Amino acid sequence: MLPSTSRSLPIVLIRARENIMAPIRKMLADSDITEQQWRVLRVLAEFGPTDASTLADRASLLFPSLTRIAQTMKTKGLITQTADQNDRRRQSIAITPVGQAVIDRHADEAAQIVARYKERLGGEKYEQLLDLLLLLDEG
Amino acid sequence: MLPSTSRSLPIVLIRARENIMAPIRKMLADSDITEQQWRVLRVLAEFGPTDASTLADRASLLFPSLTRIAQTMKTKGLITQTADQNDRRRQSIAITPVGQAVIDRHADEAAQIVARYKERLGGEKYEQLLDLLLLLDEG
DNA sequence: ACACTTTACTTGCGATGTAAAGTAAATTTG
DNA sequence: CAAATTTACTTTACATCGCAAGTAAAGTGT
Repeated sequence: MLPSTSRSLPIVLIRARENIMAPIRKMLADSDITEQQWRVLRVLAEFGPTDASTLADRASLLFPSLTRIAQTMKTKGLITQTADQNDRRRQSIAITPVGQAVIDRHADEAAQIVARYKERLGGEKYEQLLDLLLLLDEG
Repeated sequence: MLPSTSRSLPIVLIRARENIMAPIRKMLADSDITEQQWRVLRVLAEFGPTDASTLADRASLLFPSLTRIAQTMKTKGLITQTADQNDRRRQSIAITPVGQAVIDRHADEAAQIVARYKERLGGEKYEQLLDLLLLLDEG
């Protein structure tokens, strides 16, 4: 039998995500950045220049989405895209100083937003939650 | 400081959801139903006729999305929409036998898909995960 | 070399997400 | 009771999602 929608894992996952992202999206709107563009910047800032496939995977974006998002971000000057010398199919994507500035401008506030949830749950439960979610991402 | 993207709560939430929804979307494609339409049917089957606002809330859909989705579903004969007698702004939305048939046709398989994740985590951890996620949905 | 397959990425399409503006019915206010 | 406000829902606009099909470069086999 199907569980009540109030305890349906997919629905509860959506709600949780929506709650957390709402304030973050609001914050990013100040810089005209979408949450997906933010993820791309975060990954590039953390890992350095990355090829498109790996980037899509790390930013949890579908490939077609990344293609279009990257075009927009390139236009905005947030990233650069350069063809690999050895494999001309492959694109290396890197963050620009402008992109890094966006990260720097919002890093503190973003961290605070997440910290509020960490406090609400308590640090231990928060880590527990992360671990459980990561478990769902392994089969 | 920002956490590594691999332990970023929003990103991990997306990934978890994506993992769970992928097989469900695949299943629903057989009946030409999207995951959002499935949620609407689920809520209507559980709660009976519901006004649009409440329905959007329970199905975790934004209002504009629900408007469009309801139009599509009405055309498909999955739901009916009737104006409230006392308040003509308000729409009461109800599931049809055709819609109920979709639920019946996929209920078992949907339950099995979720059950796989329940087994993977263990029943206790699974409930724990639901509880933690629900905690995020209260501030 | 040549055809075949794989890989990396792009494009197209229909549906949804998100924000903002619009409409119409109900309620409140003066 | 007329004007202002609120509520319930619709429409619009732009970006993204998810799937499927397409393109081009690299690799593989013969």
